[in-house]
Amino acid sequence: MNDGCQWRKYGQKIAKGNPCPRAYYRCTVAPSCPVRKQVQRCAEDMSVLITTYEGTHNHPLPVSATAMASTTSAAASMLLSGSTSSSSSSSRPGSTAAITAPNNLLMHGLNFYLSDKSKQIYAPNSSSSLSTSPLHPTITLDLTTTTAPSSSSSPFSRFTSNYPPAPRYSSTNLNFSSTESSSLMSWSNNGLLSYGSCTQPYIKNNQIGSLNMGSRQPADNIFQSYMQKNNPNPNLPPQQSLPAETIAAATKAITADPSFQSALAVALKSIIGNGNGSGVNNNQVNGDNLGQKLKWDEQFLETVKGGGCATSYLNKSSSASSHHQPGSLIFLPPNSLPFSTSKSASASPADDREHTD
DNA sequence: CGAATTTGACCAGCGC
DNA sequence: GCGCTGGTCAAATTCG
Repeated sequence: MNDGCQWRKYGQKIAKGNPCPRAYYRCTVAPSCPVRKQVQRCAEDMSVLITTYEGTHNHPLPVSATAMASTTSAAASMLLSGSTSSSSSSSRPGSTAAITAPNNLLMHGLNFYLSDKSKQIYAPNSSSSLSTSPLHPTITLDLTTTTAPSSSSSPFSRFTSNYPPAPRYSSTNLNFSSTESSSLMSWSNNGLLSYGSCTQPYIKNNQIGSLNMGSRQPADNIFQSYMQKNNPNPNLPPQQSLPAETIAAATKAITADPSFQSALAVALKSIIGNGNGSGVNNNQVNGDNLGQKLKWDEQFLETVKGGGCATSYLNKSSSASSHHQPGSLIFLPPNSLPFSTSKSASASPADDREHTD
């Protein structure tokens, strides 16, 4: 797959829980470029390629790679930015995480790439989360930070449900792709979330998506480009200076985009269907469903442990109404397939996807 | 023949 | 402390 960069394979390993070997690549565009990527097929669906990127290019990216990075970041932003249900939004300079999709988008779908060794999400007292609820699907990424990280030996920390109270930074790598057939999410063992699917590349008409957590600025730019491409309502003014509205608009765009929507829907359905999603459709974290949410939590943890791809639905207890668990990433299940931010207040696909703000 | 890939060995982190 | 696992190294092999 050509993602715009040059890669040199330096290793291959069979990961536990996945018969397919995981390949390790290094960026060779620049001799000292620290960027690496892992490519692995999904055990559940061999057609699924999961690519995970680590690090930041210390050299100018090729045009093609840059373009892809932009487009991926755009979708990512749309999916994840905005919601500040808890204590998010205090992204400090230098402590934000940018999901830059360096390059991998030509593969089989979208690739969300969050953070790297130099731009890490510090979430000691906050949470990074994705969530969707039946009524108000939300994707929350809490990137607040309380302490500066010391140079750490491990560039990535994991998303765990029991995030240690001790100050830690967390970073994530989202690999988010969706297609018509199957999809999956996975956390690699160093905290990289991969959400991938393939068989039929969802990418069409440049409608590639990528998450951009934390850093608003790139998101805004990307939003703009995305909106220019896909905004059904060209009359809308540029959203550049209004992050919140930008997010809302972007979310709107996503939810209004049938392609993206259906792709996501199928992807999530696939996940839910393959996993133990049966019966777990109450996403409200009002206490009643805490048990089930915990159940989800367990699945999530297992997935994290496994490190491979997982078809079981991933979920974590909501940081919004119950415990605020720093560093957690939340995918609330079923029902609400289209992601949206709490700010933009879009609704489920079946309902009013055009629900306005 | 040089570059890229393969693949077994080695190392570090983590859980028991 | 030991074993397991993931990630990296580097010699061997393959490819253009």
